Amino acid sequence: MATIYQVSELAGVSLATVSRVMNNNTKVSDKTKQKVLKAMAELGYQPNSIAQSLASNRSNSVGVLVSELHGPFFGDMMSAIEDTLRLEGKHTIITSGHSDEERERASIEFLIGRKCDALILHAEAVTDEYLLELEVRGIEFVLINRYIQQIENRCIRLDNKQGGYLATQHLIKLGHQKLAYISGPKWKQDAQERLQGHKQALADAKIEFDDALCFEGDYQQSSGAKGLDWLYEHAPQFTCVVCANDEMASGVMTRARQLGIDVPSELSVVGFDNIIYASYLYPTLTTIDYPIYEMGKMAAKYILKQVYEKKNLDIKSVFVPKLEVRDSSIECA
Amino acid sequence: MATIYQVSELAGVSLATVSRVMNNNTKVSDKTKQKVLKAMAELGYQPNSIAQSLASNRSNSVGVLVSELHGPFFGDMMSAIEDTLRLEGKHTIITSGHSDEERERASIEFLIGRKCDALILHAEAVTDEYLLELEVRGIEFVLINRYIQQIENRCIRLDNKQGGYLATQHLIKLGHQKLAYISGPKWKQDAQERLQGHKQALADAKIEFDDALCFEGDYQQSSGAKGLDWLYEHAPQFTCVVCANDEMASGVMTRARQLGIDVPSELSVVGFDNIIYASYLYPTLTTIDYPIYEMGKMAAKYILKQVYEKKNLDIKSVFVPKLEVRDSSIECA
DNA sequence: GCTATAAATGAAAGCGCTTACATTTTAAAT
DNA sequence: ATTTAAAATGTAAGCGCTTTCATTTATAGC
Repeated sequence: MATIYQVSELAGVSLATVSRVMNNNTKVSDKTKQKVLKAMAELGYQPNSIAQSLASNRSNSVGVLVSELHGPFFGDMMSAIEDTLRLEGKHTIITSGHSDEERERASIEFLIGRKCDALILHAEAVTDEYLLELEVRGIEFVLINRYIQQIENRCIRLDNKQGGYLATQHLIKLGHQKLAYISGPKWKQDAQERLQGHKQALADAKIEFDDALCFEGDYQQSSGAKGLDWLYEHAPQFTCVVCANDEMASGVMTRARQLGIDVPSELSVVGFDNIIYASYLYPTLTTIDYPIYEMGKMAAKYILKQVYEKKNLDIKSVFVPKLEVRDSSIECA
Repeated sequence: MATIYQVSELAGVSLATVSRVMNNNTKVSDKTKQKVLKAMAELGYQPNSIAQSLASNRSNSVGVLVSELHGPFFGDMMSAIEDTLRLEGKHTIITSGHSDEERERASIEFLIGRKCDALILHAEAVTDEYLLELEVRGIEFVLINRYIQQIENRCIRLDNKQGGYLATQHLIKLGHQKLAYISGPKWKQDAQERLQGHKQALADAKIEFDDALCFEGDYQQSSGAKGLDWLYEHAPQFTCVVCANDEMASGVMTRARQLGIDVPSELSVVGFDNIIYASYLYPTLTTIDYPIYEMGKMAAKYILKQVYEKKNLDIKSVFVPKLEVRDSSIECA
């Protein structure tokens, strides 16, 4: 592998000059620039990015933390980030935290150790204090789907409460009066917010919230099934169920079928996230659209603007969810 | 951020000694080792991995190329690789190639430029020659789901032909005589092999292969629907369809429902891959299990063994697909 | 043509580590 | 105690770049 030294030799200039044409930040006369370019081409020169990083204290890579590497939600998020960053020649290092405090922290520290210029974090388990500490340490980062007031400009988020509201309101408008709810893990911020939205919608419609109609799931498919069973045990009269994500909604539909309950004629189901599979299910799932691709892109743009000094990028931090009506929800019989 | 120099000063030893205890490859007396460890702890020292890489010519990171960052198949593959590598303190840099020759090549070169110690590639579009050239260049790599005879030990793969065979044989055993097939893009090796297996199973059962019963899709959900339409146009009498992946099978089922055709009583459907959503569909999808998680893990192990000199790892390169019978396929009426 | 200034280039000091080689310390053997 | 070999530690030269500062070269004004 050719080094900058060989290029400089072949071109008959100094190292510094070669470096200058590579980074073209300083003026270099056209004539020498051509010489250098020619030499580089001739040698098939590729700068050593490790050396560049060490010398410049810039790694040109941004670290990403997701909960899981699989799953449609994080897949879209990663795609969005990588697509956006790649266009600017930045690299993406992805790690997963598995919604576990210890592992999230380890992943973040790893990314910092790798000298990422910035981090994009979908951090669920780590404390606010830790995140605030990161800022104190001078780490550049942006949060996806998490809100911390003190650093709210670093938070790219969806109005989850509004989403929960929309889902529930939709069913109420269809005439449902007994609504069951399957929540995400209550320690997760988004799960709380979605549930709040649900409660708000009930309140606005003068329907009383009933604990027996609310099950706490874990956002996994299987807990949709578990939740439905639990609900039928505790409160058999509901006519619909709103789920805090699509996976659980899918679990509900599957379980309902096993129980011989028809969706939607006997039970309306609404999800949340609008993952790609929501439209492949039968019946197709009414859900709340989570523009995760757009949000991932925005997070990347935030970094490009703040860290890599790209100007002219408009940053928007709060995204609005939209109701996506499909076949799984109909008027109350 | 503390550097090795400050540690050495605090501990009252030389740089070299500090480096030695970090890498503990050379003997260091217990006493000094303790001193150094203490100093490191006191300073909260974290080695600068960039500097380490530059000096040792080892980045401790392995590059991964997938077709897409999203999608259940690649998600599982990435998870497997990251899980395995992380345990050994190695890092994973993930890029996507979008099944496009140019982009795959760019991604691979990027990873090489990033000084990855090794590459794990799910390369579909790039030529055999290019891959062989990589070996000549001295790049360490392993291929997933691709077979090139000259470097077969570097190929972690599924017996796709056997998979195609099993799927088709399953339907034949159920009494089906008119079998439609929806293939993946024929330029992809796995698509070819799966189709070969299908043909072989037909031949073994003395059923003639019919071009009018074979549609070339693109592995996307939508081409399942397109394929079914095309098939009904060209050869209306078939009783089942085997699809080269689950996404297309899902598309087929959805379209069948729209057309008022019942699955499985009027049309049996079989997929391939056993992605997680296969069991969420209605009816649940009979498919061929692709042990991608195991294969991803194996690819990572291969690298650990070859590049990072971990011994005692058994490498297996060909995996055997298994038939997973569910509700979408039944006896021919 | 000569000076003053700006533009282009070069020299060299790092960036924070690893590692070959040299030196010192320790332990073993006599 | 003395010699000798082995073990532990230190010295210093890189790894391939970037960047500051000094130097040289070109440009303009008179």
